[in-house]
Amino acid sequence: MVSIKDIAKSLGVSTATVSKALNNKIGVSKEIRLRVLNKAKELGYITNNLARGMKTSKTFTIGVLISDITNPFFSEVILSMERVLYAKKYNLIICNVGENSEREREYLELLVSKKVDGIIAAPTADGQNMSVYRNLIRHGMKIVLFDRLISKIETDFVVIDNKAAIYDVVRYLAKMGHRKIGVIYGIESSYTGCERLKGFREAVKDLGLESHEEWIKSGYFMESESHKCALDILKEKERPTAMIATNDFTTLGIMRAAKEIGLKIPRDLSVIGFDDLEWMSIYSPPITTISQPTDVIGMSAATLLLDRIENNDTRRPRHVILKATLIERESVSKIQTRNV
Amino acid sequence: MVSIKDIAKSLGVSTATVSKALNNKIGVSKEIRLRVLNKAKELGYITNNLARGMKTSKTFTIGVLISDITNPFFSEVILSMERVLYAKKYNLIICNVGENSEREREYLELLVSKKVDGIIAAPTADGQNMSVYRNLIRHGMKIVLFDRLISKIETDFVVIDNKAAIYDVVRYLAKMGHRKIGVIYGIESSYTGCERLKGFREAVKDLGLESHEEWIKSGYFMESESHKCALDILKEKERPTAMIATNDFTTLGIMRAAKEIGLKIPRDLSVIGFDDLEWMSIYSPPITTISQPTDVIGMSAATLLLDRIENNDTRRPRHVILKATLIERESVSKIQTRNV
DNA sequence: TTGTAGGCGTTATCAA
DNA sequence: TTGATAACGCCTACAA
Repeated sequence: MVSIKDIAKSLGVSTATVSKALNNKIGVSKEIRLRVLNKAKELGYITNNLARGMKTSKTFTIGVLISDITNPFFSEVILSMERVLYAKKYNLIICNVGENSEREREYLELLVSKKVDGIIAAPTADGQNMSVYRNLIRHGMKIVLFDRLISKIETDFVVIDNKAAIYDVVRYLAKMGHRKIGVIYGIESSYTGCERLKGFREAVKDLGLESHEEWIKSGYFMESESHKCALDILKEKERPTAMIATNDFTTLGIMRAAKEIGLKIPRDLSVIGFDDLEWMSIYSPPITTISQPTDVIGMSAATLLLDRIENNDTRRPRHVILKATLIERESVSKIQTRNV
Repeated sequence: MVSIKDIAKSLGVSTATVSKALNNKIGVSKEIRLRVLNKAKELGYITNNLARGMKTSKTFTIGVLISDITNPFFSEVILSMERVLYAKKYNLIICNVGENSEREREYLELLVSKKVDGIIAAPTADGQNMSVYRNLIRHGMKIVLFDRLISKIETDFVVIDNKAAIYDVVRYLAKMGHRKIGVIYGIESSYTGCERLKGFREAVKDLGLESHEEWIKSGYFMESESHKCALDILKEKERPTAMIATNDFTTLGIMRAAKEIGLKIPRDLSVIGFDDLEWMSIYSPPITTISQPTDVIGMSAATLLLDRIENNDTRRPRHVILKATLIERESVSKIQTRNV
C-alpha cells in the first residue's frame, strides 16, 4: 500500500507537506499542492483511515444497533439514516442483536473498541443494558435511541407516539361499530410493547367497549407466536369482531390464523395491520394499517446524532415524537350497532 | 479512555507485559496475568481496535456491498452472513449503493481506506466498476461476489442457477397447459437479469410455446416499472395466460396490475412470483413462487471469505452455484389443452 | 519472565 | 512556505 511517505519521497518533500496538500489545509504552495495531488492519483494513494482515526480520534463510522435487519421497519429506517449519513461521509456498522441483551452488550463494546463517532440504537426489549448505555453516555459517547426507549436515560431519542397510535385505532374501530376487539401485542417489557398495550387498554376503557382478557395476548413480535395466539382467540365461540396487530409480524400471524380458520376478511373479521408494507395494498382485501414514518424516523435520528457529533452540541437531550397514521383500506367492516 | 499504559503504570509493570497478558500470549507469569486482567476490568479497559489494526493490519471488519437493504432478499442474506461472521468476531459495514456505480466506486474506496479484511459484494447491474474490482483483487483484497456476477473476474462467488430456475418454471407452466407465457424481467445488463431472461427464451423455444416479444418486458427490478409493463401486457386483447416475475418487486408489480384490471388469479391469469416472502403464503390465492436459498447464499459467501482471510487461502477461485426451488402453491391454474 | 524500543500511517506543533 | 518531530495506542522483536 502506498502511503504519504511514498508520495513525499518520490516528490522530495516532507510528509507534513503532503498531508497538508491532501487535506486542503493552508500552508502549501499551489504548485506543490498540485504536484502532490497528481502524484497521489498516479500512485493510487488511498488514505489509511485507521491511522487518521488514531490522530484525529474521528472515524466517520456510526454504529447502528437493531434487533433484526430482516424486519422491514428496521431496514427502511436504516436506509433513511444512511441517506443522510452518507452525504456527510459517514459509514454504518450494522449490528443485529435479536432480543439478546448479552449480544447487545458485546456489540456495544465492539463499537466502542472500533471508536465509532456515535451510536444509533433500538435497545433490546428487556432493557437489561440500561447501565451500559448510561455508562457510555457518561463517558462522552454520543447516542441516539429510536423506536424503543430505555426510561431514565438522558439522551436524544426519536419514537412514535405508540399509545396514541393504538388508541386512535381502537376509536376508529369503535366508530365503525366494533365493540369486541382483540389485540396481539408484543413484548410486554419493551417500550413499544408496553405503550401499544397501554393505548389499547385505555381506549377500551374510555370508550366502554367489551373487555376480555382472553382477547389480549402477547405474540412476542413474532409471526409464529402471534399466529398461535390469534388461533386461540379466534377459535373461541365468542370471538372479537376485530383484531389489531402491533407490528408487521403479528399482522402476518393474525392473517394466517384467520385464513386457516376460514374467516373471511372483513366479513367475519376485521383486521388492522401494523407498518405499511407493499403487499398490504394489493392484498384482497387491501389491509387497513398503522403506518410509521420510517423515513422521518431514520432521518431524525441521524440528524440528531450528526448534530451532537459535528457541532459538539452538548445541550440537554432532545426528544422527537412522531405520529403514526392510519391508512384506511378495506379490511375493516362497518358493523350495524344494535340499539344499546 | 484508559489504555494499556494506564494499566501498566498503575501496576508498575511494562506495557509489553500488559499486552501479553491481555492477549493470552505466553511469557507472563500467572500471577501478573491475573493482576493485569483484574486491573483491566477495574479500570474498564477496552481495546483500541484502530491501534491494534495498525499493528496487525487486521480489523475484523467486512464490507458488504448491496443495492438495497430494503429488499428482503438482501436483508435475509445479510442476516445469514452476519450469523457466521459474528461468531468469528467480525463486524459488517453495510453499503447500499442502489444501482449507482459511482456510489459503488466511492464505497469501495471507503472500505479500502477503512482497511476491511474483506468484501462481499453484489455488484451494480451495469458492471461499470469491473476494473475497480479487478484492481482490488490484484492488490490482495479478498472479495467474494454474490447474486450478481461480473464476468471475467477471477474471484470466489456464489450465485443461483438463474437460467435453470426460469427454465424450470416455464416447463412447469407448460406442463400445466400454458402455451402463452409472459415475463417481466429485470435489468438486462445485469447478470441476474440477463440469465433469467435467457432461461425464459430458451425454454419457450425448446418447448415450442408461443413466442410474443410484447410479452417480454423489462421492469428494471422495480415495482412501479414492472407494474406499468404488466399493465401493458395484460391490457392487450391477446394476453398471456401466465406471467413470471423475476424478483420480488416485479412480483408485486404484476399482482397490482392484475388486480387493477380485475384479473382473477389463477382463473384469469396464472402468476409465478420470485423470492418466497412471508405474505405470499397467506395471500388469496397463495402464490406459487421461485425461492432462493438466502440463508445458504449468505452462509456460503461468508464462509468462502473467511476461508480466504483466516487460512490465507490463495488457491484458484471457487464457485458455488445453488439451485432455486419452485414452491408450488395455488396461483397457477391447469389449462385444458385443446387438441393440437 | 520482564522490559525497552521501534514502528504502523497520520496529523499537528513548532521551528527554520 | 516548508520540514522535522512528536504523538495517537498497540504489538513485537529483542535484550536484559
